[in-house]
Amino acid sequence: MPNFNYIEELRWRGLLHDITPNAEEILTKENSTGYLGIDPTADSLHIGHLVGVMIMKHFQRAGHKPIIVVGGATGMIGDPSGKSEERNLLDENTLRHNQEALKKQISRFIDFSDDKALLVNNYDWTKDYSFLHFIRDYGKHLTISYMMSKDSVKQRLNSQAGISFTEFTYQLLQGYDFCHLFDKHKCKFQLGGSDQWGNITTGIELIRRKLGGEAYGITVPLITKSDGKKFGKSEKGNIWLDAEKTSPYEFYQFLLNTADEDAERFIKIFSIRPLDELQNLIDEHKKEPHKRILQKTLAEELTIAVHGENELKNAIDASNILFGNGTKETLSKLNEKTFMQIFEAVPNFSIDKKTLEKGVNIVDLLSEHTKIFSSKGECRRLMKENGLSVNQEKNNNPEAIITNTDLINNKFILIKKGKKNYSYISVK
RNA sequence: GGGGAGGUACCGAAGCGGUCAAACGGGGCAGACUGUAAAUCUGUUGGCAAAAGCCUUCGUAGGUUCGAGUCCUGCCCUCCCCA
Repeated sequence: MPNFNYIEELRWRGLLHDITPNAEEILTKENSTGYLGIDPTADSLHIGHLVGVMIMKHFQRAGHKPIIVVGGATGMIGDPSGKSEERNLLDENTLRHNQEALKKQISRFIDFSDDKALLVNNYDWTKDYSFLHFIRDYGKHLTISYMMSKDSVKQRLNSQAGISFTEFTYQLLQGYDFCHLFDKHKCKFQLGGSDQWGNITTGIELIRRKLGGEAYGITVPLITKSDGKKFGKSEKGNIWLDAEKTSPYEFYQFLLNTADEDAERFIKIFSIRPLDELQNLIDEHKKEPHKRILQKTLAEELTIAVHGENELKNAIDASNILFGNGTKETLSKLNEKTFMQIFEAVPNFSIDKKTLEKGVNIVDLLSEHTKIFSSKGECRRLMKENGLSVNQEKNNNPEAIITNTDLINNKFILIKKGKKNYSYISVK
């Protein structure tokens, strides 16, 4: 018997967009198996992927068995859903490399031990399947008009870009995945983003017609921010789980900066805390929004989940120094190692020690010796606007001379552009 | 193939042959206010220069002119209508 009503949980968390008939009943009566597909287009998940990962984690918590399907085969084809153009195809080596990296990240959320969950790659059951056999065994069961009635296909047919045969076939390939998993693993459920609805129902239809079985689908809504933009991107691009691509500090900051209007929705999505505990936090947050309880909880919980306790601690330390009342004093108390840890992710430049000993004009230092500013004008402008800090102290004098006496620990100079753009210069 | 419209800065969009580094809106950046928020207000938004000024920019290559984003010609590209 399942541990709790999975669908009820999804509803409360705002994670249910659409569901096929009878799915809820089945999930409350029996321990089932369900799958979620992930495209291996990069060697890291980004934070947006976590929505899918979380629903599978809850699936597992409820007592069901999750299967994560890395779309090695489907990734080579390209899903037309929600895309306006044909996509670039990936080669096999890249796909394999990406699969390994993804598994590592997902393992932090889903327990793969003792067969409690599976991670498979659809390339493995697709690569040796001949085209002839495929169209005979699977293509037979669906009509062209059925396939064309899918939104993803319709939109592309009406668009300038058109659609290739390859992409048109995509839904059949994904449907075949579902059949395969249904057959081999008794996998009756497919979960995915709302854009996957068409592909999921194709799979269900194939299972019904070819295997005479009954399968179900569940989709989650697209997560948007209150400003209408897609969740998961900063100005700099995607927020990745890979610490090399997005430092734990940036990751933490991204979540901490969640808008008030979004915080409640997001914490329900990403926190695994029990519902009543979350409700308490939400109530407290509403009483005292300036404390940003939800943002902090969200950022802490996810940073630990993705990067671990240590990295969280570093991220918080760094945040306190950068945004708390960090002064030149607190800065100079840091030893070199701590400094490096905190500013690991920050753009940095080096300068020759002798140059600094002679003294360098601040504008020259920031736009010629280093590329902190792309032009002198830009640097001067910011200084005029009182937006430049050197070692946490405002500096608005373009004539200022920087020398080695300005070095923290004899080694660093910390530069802040505006409120939160840090860089540092180190001597060599 | 025929006819029409158009390509201007990050985007959208103005731009009588001189006073155009180019209106206006959005976005970006910064300051104030705050909670490292939202909203709001203010400033700023090609390069060099403290400034006067100089340099590079209006699809592209030429031309007319004392002077061209603005006029002429070739070329490239985009969109629309007809066949």
